[in-house]
Amino acid sequence: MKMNDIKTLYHILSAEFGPLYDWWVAGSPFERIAGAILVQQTRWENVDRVLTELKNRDLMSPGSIAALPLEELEDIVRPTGFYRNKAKSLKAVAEYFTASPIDSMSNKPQHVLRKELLALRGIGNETADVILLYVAGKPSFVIDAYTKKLCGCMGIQGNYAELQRLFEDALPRDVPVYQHYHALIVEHGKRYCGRKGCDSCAVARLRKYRGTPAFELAKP
DNA sequence: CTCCAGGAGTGTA
DNA sequence: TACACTCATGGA
Repeated sequence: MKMNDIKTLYHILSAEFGPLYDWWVAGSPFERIAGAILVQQTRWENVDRVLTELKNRDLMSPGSIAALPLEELEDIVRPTGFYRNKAKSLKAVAEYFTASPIDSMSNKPQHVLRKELLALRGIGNETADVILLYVAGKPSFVIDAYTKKLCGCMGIQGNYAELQRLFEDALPRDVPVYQHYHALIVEHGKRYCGRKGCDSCAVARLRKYRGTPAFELAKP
């Protein structure tokens, strides 16, 4: 049963990595949004430099980025790779949040907000869900590369929407739970999903639990 | 030198 | 719908 595997994996990862409170430190909501875009297909260490540089130049706000010439933004964003794409994306997102403030996201229905985010340049499924979950506080489970890899190890295949529905069906519809699980998957992935293969991958441990009743998740 | 990281957009069948 | 290709820097 796929749903049992999803639940069991959460407990296995929880036991190994702990609660991971505030694993994503950011100085402001917009800093998280910027980080969500810059981290695409890149290591976080590179993103951190750019975020620091933006703050040093006092540019960490939608208005500042929107007003910044594209060429200057490209120059700042360069260390994260794909700098032409990311500069354009960051600018589009900054313009969007200049027109409709970040705080106003909580007033919109989740599916409406998701659609608006997806319409922006450089925001696909994953980045939209990251912003929904970590900035807007909406219960939208994030499916990233590590999650897909992990699902593959468990023999679960499917496109983005299918995997997302699987996780959301298996878990209580709760923002902290979604954030925690995503954080656990990332921490596990950085450790075990590297080029060395998945010898000590959590899925190897998961197999021992198969056939036993699923863990019951604590009510939030 | 080679490989690839917490993706997304575009073009093709 | 489902892939292949492209974008690019920095670290191991």
